[in-house]
Amino acid sequence: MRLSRYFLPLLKETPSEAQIVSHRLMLRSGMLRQEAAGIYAWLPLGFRVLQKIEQIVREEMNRAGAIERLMPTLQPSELWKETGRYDAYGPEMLRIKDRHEREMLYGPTNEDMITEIFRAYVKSYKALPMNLYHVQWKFRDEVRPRFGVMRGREFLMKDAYSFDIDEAGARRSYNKMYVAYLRTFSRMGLKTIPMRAETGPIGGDLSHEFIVLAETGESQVYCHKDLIDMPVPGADVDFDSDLSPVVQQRTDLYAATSDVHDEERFEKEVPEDKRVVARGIEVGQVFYFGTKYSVPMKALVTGPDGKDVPIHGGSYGVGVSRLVGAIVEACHDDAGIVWPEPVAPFDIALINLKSGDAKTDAACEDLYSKLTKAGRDVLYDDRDERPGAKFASADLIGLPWQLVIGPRGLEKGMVEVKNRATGAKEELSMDAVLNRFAKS
RNA sequence: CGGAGAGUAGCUCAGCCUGGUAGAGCACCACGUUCGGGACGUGGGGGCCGGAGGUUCGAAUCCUCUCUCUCCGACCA
Repeated sequence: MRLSRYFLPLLKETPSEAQIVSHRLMLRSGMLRQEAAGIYAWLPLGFRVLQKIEQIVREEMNRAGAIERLMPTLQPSELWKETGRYDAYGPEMLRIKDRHEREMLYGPTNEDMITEIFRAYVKSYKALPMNLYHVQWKFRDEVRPRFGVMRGREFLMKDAYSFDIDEAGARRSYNKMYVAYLRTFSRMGLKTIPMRAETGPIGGDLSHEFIVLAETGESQVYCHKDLIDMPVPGADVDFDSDLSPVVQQRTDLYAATSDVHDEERFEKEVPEDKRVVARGIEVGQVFYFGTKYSVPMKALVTGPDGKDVPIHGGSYGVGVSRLVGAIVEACHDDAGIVWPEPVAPFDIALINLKSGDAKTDAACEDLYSKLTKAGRDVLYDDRDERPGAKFASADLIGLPWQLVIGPRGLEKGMVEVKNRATGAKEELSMDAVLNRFAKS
């Protein structure tokens, strides 16, 4: 993509409404525009990141055996009345009337609807276990939206729902999602720690929040230090095997959010030099809620003994749009964002230091087309700007690699290659650059 | 929902106290000079001063109401 033809409104100054660093950087790098409190338009650069994150989530869900489909954003109120949640949810739920005065709502979550779909079609224990997910916009009318996309009212969430014949099966499903989440966040360059958590309005008695440690995190968290760098299962993990050792290795160590924190236990179970008290951002949560929805909604399957039993359910959320903010929060420096490669909006920033100079332009065009053909997403800064401005923009946008081409280097036939994360620079020939960056 | 603050150009803000032709920097357009870490000159475009009432000869400025946004707290993926 040529920067001169792209839609990338970079800001030199910080918009005054942005208080935390991720929000500031997302606005400055032209990823995002606020349209109302907690409601954002995703500009091209931000949308690319959002889609990359969504795709990683999708791949890991599929790997764990979950099945994607899509439910609507608007839901009829009847379902929610059936589970009693229409009254329980409160003003956080956006309620709407259609032209026929029918009560509708913009879904804050989808347990009720998925249970309705499930019960309409699935009648036998033989279809279980089943896990259905989608990635869809949600709306929760927060009293106080803040922190940019980390606490918007409208947000993109991946929500999965598992169905099992009994509690033992449900716990196996829970463990699958637990492991899938470890992998998902790790692939995005994040270190997450699963922590015991309250179950909230979703209900249930077993829940973990996946927390990214960050100074600007919303909640106070307490955990054992060894959890931070615990290795994550590889892509070859067998989701049909018994995953409980992976889960237990973590649940054996103390980790809790402030809601369920027990200071006495913390001090008793964790040696003083291993105690971590920090702030954290929640990027995902897993719940087991048993028969909370299947009983009132009569989501029954026939068991091997011919008797109908309510299914045991779980739900599993990942804040896709929140993750964009969380990643920026975790990955930035004074100059701007430092994207982890898997979620970077482009792979490479190609910087033309002297746009308008025939030789420099030709060298840039040549490299740009070759890298693009080699499967790389290149953002080519061909603007008529001074070098300083281009370097500053590149650092702000934070693509993993910067290829710098100017008259001085070209005399020697060299390209400067800079790693955004480490700041390391080296001079390579054109061929060496192609070898290095052509996608295998 | 309690407390605090802010709405003036795309962005950051001055002007308001003490009423009298709407400003600066950045950004944008044109021309020229520049060009290896956010250049400079000249000229130009862009605003119902959040909205509605009121006071006044006259309101961005004073008064009343309202809407929106932000921050702290309580609540939440």
